[in-house]
Amino acid sequence: MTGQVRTRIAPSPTGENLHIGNAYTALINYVVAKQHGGQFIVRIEDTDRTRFVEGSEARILASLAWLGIRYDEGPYHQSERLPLYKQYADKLVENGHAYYCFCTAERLAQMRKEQEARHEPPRYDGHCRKVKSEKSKVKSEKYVIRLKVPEEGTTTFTDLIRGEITFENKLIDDQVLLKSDGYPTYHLGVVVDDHLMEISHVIRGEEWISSTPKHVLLYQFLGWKLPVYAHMPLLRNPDKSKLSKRKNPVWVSWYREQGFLPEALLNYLATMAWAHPEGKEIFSLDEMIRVFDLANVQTTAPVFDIEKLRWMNGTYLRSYQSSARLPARQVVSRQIFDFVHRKYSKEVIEKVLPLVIERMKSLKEFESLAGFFFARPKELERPVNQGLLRVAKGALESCDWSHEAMEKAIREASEQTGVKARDVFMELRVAVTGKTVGPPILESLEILGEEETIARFI
RNA sequence: GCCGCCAUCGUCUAGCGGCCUAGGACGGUUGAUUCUCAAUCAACAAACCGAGGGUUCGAAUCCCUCUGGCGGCACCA
Repeated sequence: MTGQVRTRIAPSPTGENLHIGNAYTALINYVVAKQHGGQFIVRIEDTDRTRFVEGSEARILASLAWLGIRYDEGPYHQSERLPLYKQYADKLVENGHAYYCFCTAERLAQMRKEQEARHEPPRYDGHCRKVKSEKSKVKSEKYVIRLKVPEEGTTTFTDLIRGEITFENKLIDDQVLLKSDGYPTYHLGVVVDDHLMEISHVIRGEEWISSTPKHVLLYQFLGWKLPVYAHMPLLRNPDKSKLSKRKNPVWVSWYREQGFLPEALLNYLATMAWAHPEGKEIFSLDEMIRVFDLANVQTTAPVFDIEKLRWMNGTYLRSYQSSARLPARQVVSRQIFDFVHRKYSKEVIEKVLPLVIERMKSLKEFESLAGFFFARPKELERPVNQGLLRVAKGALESCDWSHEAMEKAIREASEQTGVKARDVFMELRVAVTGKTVGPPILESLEILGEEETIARFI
């Protein structure tokens, strides 16, 4: 490969947070840059003032940071680079590859209505392309600059994961490049910035395929070298439509709030449209950087399956725990501690963790599973059978407060009373935790302590 | 409507002309384990490779047509 590999993501600050689809392309861009020792750049495409959302950028960057995707440059802002786009738009007009357009919004709307009535594809009719626009008009009237797409021929580009893609020029619209408010459209913005920022690989969503010929034309007209294009398949809803917030949680912040680990999210995203060459399901970012190959990305758009993500998240949680290294437990404890906003003691969390971690698929589930350690249940899931509970009470009265001793005592007492030990365990569980499901009850009692346990027997 | 992309178990995928009576993972089912639930371990069900034509001694793998799905067609990105 010649030259430096430089990739980028170009989110626009128009949403609540980082979209999971953006996180996906960010991951791929990041991995491609890193595996070639290149740079990964963040560029904020804030050229649509009407859709601008306050605070969006900060939240996007925060989510990126949470994921652990660090950028080498940026964030750049297109809104701070306006003169640049104007300069190149003017140059295109001079070269005869673009033209001023003074059409009003009303005329354009009318035009589209008529086209629709005639069952024609909606596109600019070339009104201002035909008339020679006087320079003076540019000073006094509002105008946009449009790309003058050749009437003949075709435009072809090579997509790294899809091969050659060709479009007929006569079907390409005379795209607006510079809006009347002086801001560039996406099309001018990306091309100018990708060139100026020396982006070598443009890796983005499939949704951009049909506008790529416009970009290719722009590169040609400006005399610039084309980047490598790779259009990733779109993540989809279970109904196969493009992933949307109406049908699926799409904000990265949501996954964080639900207790997903960034490593697990990234790992799961990595398996979308790509598979580890050895068939591994669980692998780290570093490993992905080592073995990933853009050319092996699938072209089929995958459905985002949150159930598999949950499984993966649980696997990550447990892998921390089962790893022999002592700090592992502390890592998860710390995450839970932070996740519950530090309202529970870290020491207790650490003690309780081994009992609940293999029952957790997310950090969030810690509370429903282990909440009873920190507060008495407000109500019981069902009434306690006092007769059975009495067996437990009796057994526990003069008993070492270790789960082994308690188990022995309860089993003996049950046998003497002629009841099933398992039923006694269950009543004990309900009485103390309020629930019929939870971590091993005796080990829980050991941590909870004799005093607190007895107090819950009332 | 026009243009483009895509098509292997419910889902994520392996497969890149013979190793495929199509493999793995999630999910599902059954069993083992067990104080509940998990975890773990076993096993099972699940795609005739969208359909139809070719090419070839041989196709999930190459070609064509159709069908279906998705995406795009803004002074939004």
